[in-house]
Amino acid sequence: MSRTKARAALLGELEEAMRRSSAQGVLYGQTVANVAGIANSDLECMDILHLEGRVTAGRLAEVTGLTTGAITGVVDRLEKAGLVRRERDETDRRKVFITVVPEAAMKIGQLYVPMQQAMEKVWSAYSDEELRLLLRFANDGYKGVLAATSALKSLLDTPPEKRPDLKLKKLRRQP
Amino acid sequence: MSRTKARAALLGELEEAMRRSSAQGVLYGQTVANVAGIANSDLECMDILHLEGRVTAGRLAEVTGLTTGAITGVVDRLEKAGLVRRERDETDRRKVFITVVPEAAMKIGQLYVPMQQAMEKVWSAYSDEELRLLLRFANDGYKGVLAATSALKSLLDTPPEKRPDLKLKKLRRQP
DNA sequence: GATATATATCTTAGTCACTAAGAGATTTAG
DNA sequence: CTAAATCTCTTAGTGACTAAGATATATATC
Repeated sequence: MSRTKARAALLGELEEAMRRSSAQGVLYGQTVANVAGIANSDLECMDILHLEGRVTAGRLAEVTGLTTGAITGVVDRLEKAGLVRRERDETDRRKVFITVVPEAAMKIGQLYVPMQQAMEKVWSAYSDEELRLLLRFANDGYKGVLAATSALKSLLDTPPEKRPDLKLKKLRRQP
Repeated sequence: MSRTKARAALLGELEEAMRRSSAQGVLYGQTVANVAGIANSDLECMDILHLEGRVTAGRLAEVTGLTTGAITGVVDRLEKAGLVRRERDETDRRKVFITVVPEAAMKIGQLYVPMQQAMEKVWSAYSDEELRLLLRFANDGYKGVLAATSALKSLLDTPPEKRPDLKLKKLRRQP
């Protein structure tokens, strides 16, 4: 097998392995939402809140890709469940900041314990140097996926007849 | 900073980076489904079909975690869109095999081109040896997530009062 | 300072995918 | 041959989503 062919095969395997594990990751998230008794998007918003801290409703809409109307529903449910609180911004009273209620959110956090334990077990088999490589890849990969998403979205904004390669008219949902 | 503390920090960073990139990966998938004009679950099933080939409706339900009734809807929509075909198993006529229609499915495949290009760009910065490490990790990670999922599910089956640590009664959805 | 435009969230009506329960069709066990 | 099991589909009802617009507040223009 030639050098480049070996690499191509490696890349193929890598792609499939990553697809598989990320699909399984999605399933884990669904199970968490299910156990917690909240909707998938609700959990996604909790995750964003955990990462970014105090964010506005509009920001949640932006990050999740949901409409602001849908976010209203998400926050309503999360607030009702005691997981978050609404706080009007005093300097700009149109804005509503969403903050997590730490004690309640911790209960959600516990549902990630099995995942954390599993990952710790995996990571224990890697040296610090190897982990640094994985971290580099995770960061590079994030940037890559971000770029890919915006490329795909710009494709969506391009009128179908002007798209470089794809002919998808038949597949587009009729409004 | 001590040796173990450095590693703990590394693990923390790694966890966050992976969470972030996987969340973005989910968003990419949603965008693909959106552009293709099919539902999220429909795309997920296309992916499973792509990975596993010819599978039964029941198998799709099993892998996706949807009910068989929901899968009927998924397959109806995909069939209507010309992406898959139903084929009754001749030896066991209760079973329905779902197969992808290659030409139509290829159009969906094209929506992954931006992602593939982005990932190729990322991967080009890594040596073969480094990629092998990433592959090893992807496989280990998959097994880990799989284990975590079943651990969480078994937690779900355990009656709340017998669960080791989590007190989630309040959070569970009322039936 | 008053008016117009922009921004941020919420409301409403309608749609669509999902679940739960069970029906129909076929296979396997006794 | 009958009963139970297996596999998919059907039906009724639920809930999260979108689109469009209402409401409230902020900023810009005259």
